[in-house]
Amino acid sequence: MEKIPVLGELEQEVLAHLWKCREGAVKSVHQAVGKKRRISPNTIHSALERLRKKGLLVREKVSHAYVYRPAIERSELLGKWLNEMISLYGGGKVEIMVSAFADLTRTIGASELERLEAMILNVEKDDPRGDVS
Amino acid sequence: MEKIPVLGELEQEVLAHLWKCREGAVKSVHQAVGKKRRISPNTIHSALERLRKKGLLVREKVSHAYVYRPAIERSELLGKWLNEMISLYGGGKVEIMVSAFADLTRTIGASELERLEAMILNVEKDDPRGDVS
DNA sequence: ATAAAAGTCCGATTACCAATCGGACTTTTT
DNA sequence: AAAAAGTCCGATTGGTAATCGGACTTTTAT
Repeated sequence: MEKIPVLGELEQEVLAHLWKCREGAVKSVHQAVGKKRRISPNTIHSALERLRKKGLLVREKVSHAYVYRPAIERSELLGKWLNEMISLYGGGKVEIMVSAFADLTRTIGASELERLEAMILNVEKDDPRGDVS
Repeated sequence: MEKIPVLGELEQEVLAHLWKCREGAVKSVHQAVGKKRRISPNTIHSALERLRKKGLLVREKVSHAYVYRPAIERSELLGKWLNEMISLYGGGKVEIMVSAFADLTRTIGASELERLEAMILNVEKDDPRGDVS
């Protein structure tokens, strides 16, 4: 299991932006998340490159500029984090998860939790594990 | 929602130890997690104090030595982390969780997942939120 | 084709914080 | 009242995120 990198504040925001917009160049990302912070485009570039080195982004040259896009899905990264967190702080015990979810109820609401649970059932039956990488 | 602190390697191990043993002084924690690393008791002390400043431990003077114990339950912290991760990386969408759980299947195994799902059902019905603190 | 503009890359710099220890200080124990 | 055990307080080291300036490269406009 590969090590999951810790992300800084700016990195988080940049990654979130790209998950939302699917892709972006230094310029557009700077417009979206850099402007309000009053930082230079170079700072955005650095964050993008750091994310790329961490394997979370890929880029592609379009005309003269690079376009960055997420290398992995939100859900994939979230899943990895869940794994890590559970083994680290849950001691690998599934029981711990339950209490955590109890806590979660407050946030997402009981009805949402119900939906979640229904979906989990589906995943179990279905498990469309199609990534033959 | 308070900020959840990031923990270093040693801090993680120390906290995990205290969750397991319920409490410990510098000396005992050093025995348990410090010895194998060949670090001085002082290093353990620093980690304990850092954890205390982060609000994860409390201490109490017993005779002349301090005894540290977790300030919050494993499950509570894990729950908070889940919340944070979901809002940060899941965009608040419950659907994202499902895919994350799909990933989880690989780790905990389908049968464990089944147990988990059963427990979630229980929590929903029951929700024995007895912590009247 | 060549100058200006736009974009990219490569270090510094700053800032923060975990991990580590040495030494001073305090309290117990004998 | 020594000696031992424990605690506290910096100082140091090491890693890394955030930030920028300046050099370099590629486009674009004339």
